[in-house]
Amino acid sequence: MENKEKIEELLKNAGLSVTLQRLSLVDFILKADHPTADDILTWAKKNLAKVNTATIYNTLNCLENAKIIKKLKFPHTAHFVYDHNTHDHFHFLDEESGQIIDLPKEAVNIEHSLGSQFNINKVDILLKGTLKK
Amino acid sequence: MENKEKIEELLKNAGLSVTLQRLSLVDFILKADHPTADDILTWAKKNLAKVNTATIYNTLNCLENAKIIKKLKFPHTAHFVYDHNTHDHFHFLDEESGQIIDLPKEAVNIEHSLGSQFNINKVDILLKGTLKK
DNA sequence: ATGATTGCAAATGATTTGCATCATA
DNA sequence: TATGATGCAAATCATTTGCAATCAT
Repeated sequence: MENKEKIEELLKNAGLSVTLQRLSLVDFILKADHPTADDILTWAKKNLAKVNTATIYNTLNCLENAKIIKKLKFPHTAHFVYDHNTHDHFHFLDEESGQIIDLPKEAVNIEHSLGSQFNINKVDILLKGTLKK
Repeated sequence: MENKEKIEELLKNAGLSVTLQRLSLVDFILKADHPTADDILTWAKKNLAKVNTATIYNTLNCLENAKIIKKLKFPHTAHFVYDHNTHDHFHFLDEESGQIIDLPKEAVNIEHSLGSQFNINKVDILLKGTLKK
């Protein structure tokens, strides 16, 4: 774990106590690429001495409330995905590999011609396609 | 049920046999506004003489395979929503009422400045906000 | 020390399955 | 009549809960 201090910082700023489970989980999520709860569970059971399914879920919900991670759902799968990119951004789904790529907000421009009764607070965009090599 | 013939047509074209359950379900979905599986279940148990949970799910999956309805998932809820609008379109979520409104494709314009390695086949857009009265 | 966090087992809720029965084509 | 659809109960899967034990501050 390279950024232990940084993660401790994150947790403390959110008013959460620092535990081994939280350090490890956040570390994994920071390094992983949009893992699902199941990816996280699998990794945790393999790499942590003692972890319980319930603890993982509790911790994930806790981190989500603290806005350290984001819980996302995409249309193509029934499962939640956790994202450590807390900036406003969009996503690209590579339909071949299933990989999700973050797109900076600036890379996509959107305009609409909806009536003034539509008061828009947030835009979710998912582009789907393939990647040329 | 006003459009019995139309629904029979839909089913037959998809190679599905016409049953009372399917006629009723499709009729409800055509009239309903983005119902969830649970909305459909609740309605069915109340309005059809005999229906089973499993049958509803089987039928929904069946209709989805036949492309008569679409199964969608939105970020704000864990549940699937069924949509009978099979045209390509976008969605608006009224964050106050939870209501989902279809937006015609033409109402929203999107541009991106992604590299040419991104080969985009499909765009999912969800606008979230409130409706002024 | 005390309050928050964890582990455990059991509960929940949504959806799916296997199989016997029944209806549609 | 034969195939596919339905009903039923039980299974599965992901996630959550209650409670006692443990750890962080």
